[in-house]
Amino acid sequence: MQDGAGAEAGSIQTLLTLLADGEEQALQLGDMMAADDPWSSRAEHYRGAARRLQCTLGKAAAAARAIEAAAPGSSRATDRSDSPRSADESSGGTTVATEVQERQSMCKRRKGLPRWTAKFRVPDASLEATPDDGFSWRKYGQKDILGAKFPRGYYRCTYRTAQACAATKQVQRSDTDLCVFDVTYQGEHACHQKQRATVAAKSQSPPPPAPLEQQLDPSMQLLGMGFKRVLKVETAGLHDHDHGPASAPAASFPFPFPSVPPFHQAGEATDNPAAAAAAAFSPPASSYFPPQHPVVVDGSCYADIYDYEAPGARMRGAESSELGEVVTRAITAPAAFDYSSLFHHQAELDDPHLPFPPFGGPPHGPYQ
DNA sequence: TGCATTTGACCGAA
DNA sequence: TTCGGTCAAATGCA
Repeated sequence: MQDGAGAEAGSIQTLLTLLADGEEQALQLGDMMAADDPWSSRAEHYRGAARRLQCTLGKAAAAARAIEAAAPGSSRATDRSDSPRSADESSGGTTVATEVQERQSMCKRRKGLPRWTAKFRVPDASLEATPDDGFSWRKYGQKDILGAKFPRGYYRCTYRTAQACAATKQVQRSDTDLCVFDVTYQGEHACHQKQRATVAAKSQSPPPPAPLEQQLDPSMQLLGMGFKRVLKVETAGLHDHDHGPASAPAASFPFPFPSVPPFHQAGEATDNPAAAAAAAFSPPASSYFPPQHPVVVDGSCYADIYDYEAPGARMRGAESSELGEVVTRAITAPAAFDYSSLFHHQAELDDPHLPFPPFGGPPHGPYQ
């Protein structure tokens, strides 16, 4: 408490170290994935994503240095208090909410369970829908969150008791952009339910029984389903993650990937085609930045960003977990972090009823 | 009747 | 002490 300034300086130094590590790891990530990937287009994509990630981390490091330089002794050390803030505050008017979100992302985490965050947008801010990610969820709670305009919904897998499935998710609408939802997934699905291809509107008829292809990766399933129309994919810079909501309303917005944990051993060789497919479509265990993917929202796909926080055993070290935390903050604090530069895509589908993201998306998405 | 949602209470980490 | 996360009884709906 009393050596707040020193602690702050220490935390900045730690942050700088972590960001530097992150830059290096981003490079390694790009190289690793490119090396592992037989498809040159995907390799190039990963390299590009890694480069953007590296760039963003570099910016974050620069920002941290600026904060450190601007507040040498500093009152920011007590920024949990009422002391005036500076530096990143200039980037937007949502600092209070941002800090709350940062705290929220820190609190009450179940240690040892993989946790990752999806941020996605819907085309219509008036939309009152719950995300349909292809799994069955049961809402078990709702909580007003301090500093948040909207309550947070708590969901667990429908088969929690029947099949001891520990998967849970939290859904919260963004304060600053009503079109944006933050979904935090925690735990792997241990149940046997197959991730179904989701439909844009829940009122539509349910998907057909799982065909053989659903024994493979969900994204492979999706590729095998009624995919009749040509896709148009817009990439970085064409549609900002935080801007330009589309207009098509939707009763629900599916994003079938996040519920499949990102911890397939992507680097492990396997003779099992299904496992191979899953591995190929999953980020490596060392990646906390799975490639962003499009999200189908009633026919349109919207950029999405994920953060993954894996158990220590799956990570490269303690600092990796901390780095994941940094990126979590980057994602949950858009006002203070240019997360849109991490990954960026948008795709649009000609078929407004197309029930799936065109590329499967992470953790399994070859989106090229 | 069974399942899902709502909501107030409780627990526990920070 | 605060507040996010979970529990479980009450309620709603098909």
